[in-house]
Amino acid sequence: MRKKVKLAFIIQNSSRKATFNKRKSGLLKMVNQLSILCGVPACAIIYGENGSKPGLWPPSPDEVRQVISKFLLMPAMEQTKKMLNQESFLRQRIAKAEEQLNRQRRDNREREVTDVMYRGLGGLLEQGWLLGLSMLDLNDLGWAIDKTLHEIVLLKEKMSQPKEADNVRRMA
Amino acid sequence: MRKKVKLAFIIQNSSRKATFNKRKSGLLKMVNQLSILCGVPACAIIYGENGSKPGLWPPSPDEVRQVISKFLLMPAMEQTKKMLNQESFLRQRIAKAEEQLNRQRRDNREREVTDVMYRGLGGLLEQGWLLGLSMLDLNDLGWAIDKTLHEIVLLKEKMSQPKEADNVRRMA
DNA sequence: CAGTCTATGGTTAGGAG
DNA sequence: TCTCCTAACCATAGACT
Repeated sequence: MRKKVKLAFIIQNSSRKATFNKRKSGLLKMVNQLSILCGVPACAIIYGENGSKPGLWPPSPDEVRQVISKFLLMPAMEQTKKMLNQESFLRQRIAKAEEQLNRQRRDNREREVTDVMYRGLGGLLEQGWLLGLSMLDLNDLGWAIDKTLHEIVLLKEKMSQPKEADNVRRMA
Repeated sequence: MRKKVKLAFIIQNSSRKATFNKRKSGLLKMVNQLSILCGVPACAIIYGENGSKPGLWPPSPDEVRQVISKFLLMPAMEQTKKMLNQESFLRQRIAKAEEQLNRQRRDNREREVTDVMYRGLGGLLEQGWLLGLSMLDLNDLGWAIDKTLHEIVLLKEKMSQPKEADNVRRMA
């Protein structure tokens, strides 16, 4: 009676949407269960439904961000071992620069905070605003990430397909 | 015969690990299916097994990163609408600062690149190294994210529990 | 469409090797 | 510990409202 579900894009719009909703909720439920049963951090992000908010587990975006940052952080540790000396050296220089930038970033943030305080906008300082600030910073962070990723792609393309004559001349 | 699986942390180590492995693979499989059947972007990150690499879907970390950056990017758009004017204003100033920092960051990156090129390390420039560079930058990015998140937490704590006398005096 | 129902296929707990 | 097995449970495709 029930078909054996061919693993391929469901063409019929209505049944695809139905399947999507059913499976999405089922999936998030199972992530939930796995995380509880085994006590491990886990997250899932599922898009769909015309660019509206993605289905998430855990429900709170902030907790998702936590797992994400852990994920983004991890390979840094693991791969540092595998690096060639020259790359490692280069990496250190880059990291040092990033550190400077971070310091500057923090300074800016603190300047903003004291700025607002001194202007007497004390009312905003009750919890609500603090939460808001974290959200804003996190959003800016997300924006910065995407921008940087884009830059890397551009840089990569630029370097992997240089104008041949130019390239040969410089290499010589 | 089979128990009804109480939804709680499994205390017995061996069976927890067994359950973890089974459910992890099942879960990733289902993310796969959902993504194919409904043609939507999706990702899952599952930790466990003593800090080794997390279980992922899609299998390639880069594709995971793609979904993640999409996720991090999204709320920035949505929430800008909802913002109060003051917050929006503050956000613009912060964004501007971030832009400066990003510019400086890009400059540093390019300086590193040309530096290496001019030192004649041409051999590393063949694809392999370029890929490596992207990874490094992404890793630095992850590190920066975590650091920033940490800073935000510290800042938040610092402001929500100030020394009372100090606080009162400044507010007056 | 959005729910509800239910037979079925798929996932998995528990046990054995 | 891992893999294989199988009974049992659970998620869900399809039909109906």
